Amino acid sequence: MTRTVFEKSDAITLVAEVFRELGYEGASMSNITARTKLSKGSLYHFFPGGKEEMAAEIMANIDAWFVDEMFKPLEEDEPHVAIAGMWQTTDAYFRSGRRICLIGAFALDETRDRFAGAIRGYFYRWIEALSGALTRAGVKTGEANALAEEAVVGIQGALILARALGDDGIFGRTLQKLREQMEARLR
Amino acid sequence: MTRTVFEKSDAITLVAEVFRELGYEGASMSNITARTKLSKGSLYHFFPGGKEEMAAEIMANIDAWFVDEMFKPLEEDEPHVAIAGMWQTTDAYFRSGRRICLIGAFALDETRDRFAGAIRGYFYRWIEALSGALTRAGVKTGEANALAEEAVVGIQGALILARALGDDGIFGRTLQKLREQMEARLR
DNA sequence: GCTCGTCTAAACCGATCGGTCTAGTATGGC
DNA sequence: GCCATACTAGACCGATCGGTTTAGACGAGC
Repeated sequence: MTRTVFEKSDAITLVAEVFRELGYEGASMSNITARTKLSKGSLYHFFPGGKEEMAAEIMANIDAWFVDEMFKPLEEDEPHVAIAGMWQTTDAYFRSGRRICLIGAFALDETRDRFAGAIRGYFYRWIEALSGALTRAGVKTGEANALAEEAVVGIQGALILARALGDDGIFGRTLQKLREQMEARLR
Repeated sequence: MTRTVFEKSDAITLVAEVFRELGYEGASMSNITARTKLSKGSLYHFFPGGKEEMAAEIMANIDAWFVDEMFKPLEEDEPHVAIAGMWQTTDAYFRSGRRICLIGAFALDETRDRFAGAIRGYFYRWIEALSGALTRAGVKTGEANALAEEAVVGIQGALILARALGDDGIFGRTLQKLREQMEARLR
């Protein structure tokens, strides 16, 4: 019997991709084992709590990535630099719209109730961090909140339409437009 | 044995609400029978093709509603009136953000591949109809396309964030802002 | 008031679900 | 070299899945 050895971090990213493609309910254990090549034994070794624990760890993993790569820079770095970085990071992470936002997808179906706290926290912190950076860049609080909200709304909407239309261009166009609108308030 | 009699149109709207809450995979037949009070016998009488036929008919039903209530007015009526009507219809249909867009939700998971044509057509026609109305209202073609795209993107994004944050205000705020941005180009 | 077609109720079906368990294989510490 | 630990493979489990079937309730047409 030969065996392939995985690390838990590999397992998380592999399983995450399956959830991303099939959704929480659509990702059955047999789907997951087939696509990741991880056996049930491995999966339940890494995630004794089953699917729910997988999803929870995946969300925590995504959240941690965003905290490191986007939220902390927005909160700590020079705001103009951090905001410019956010647009790039966003485009790269979502692969110019070819990759969806798992947290956003979870928000839509009944998975939301299961992970309400994590979902809410992710979007809340994104908006807060961006709004804070805008404020530090000299935008008034109310306007900063509105701009930040508008940006995150636009990103999520563009991800839906990119998938729905099969249109590679719409995500980039939306990002570009949101960025211009935001920068117009920074001058 | 007593029995309750349903019409197919009732069945469609009842089942639609279950799909809206649970998603395509999350809506199991037992869920559907429990929530709609329709027995399996009734469901398979109305939809011999099972879940897939239910979803297809529901989408066709939603599409037809939007065509009548929004797309045709946008295509045929006086553009300023039709566009103003669109904002109201949108807010009413999505219950100020408390109701999600089923077509948008289907676009995110693997259900998309099953219904790609219907999903694509729905969003395509929405953007086209709105863009056409803007053009007739005097906006240049390129700008009209961009504005229409931006509006539909914003609506979808706001629906995600309204659910994710459990925030009743964000949908209305987004609609208001999109409307103001659009009207600024109409003067 | 009988009949026929429409519709409902629920038992039933094999397949698949999420999850458990056992029998291992590999590996690092001693 | 041996052992404890970490990990994997896949058979196996009861529950639930989507779907079928059978039996009967009901109203419309005559």
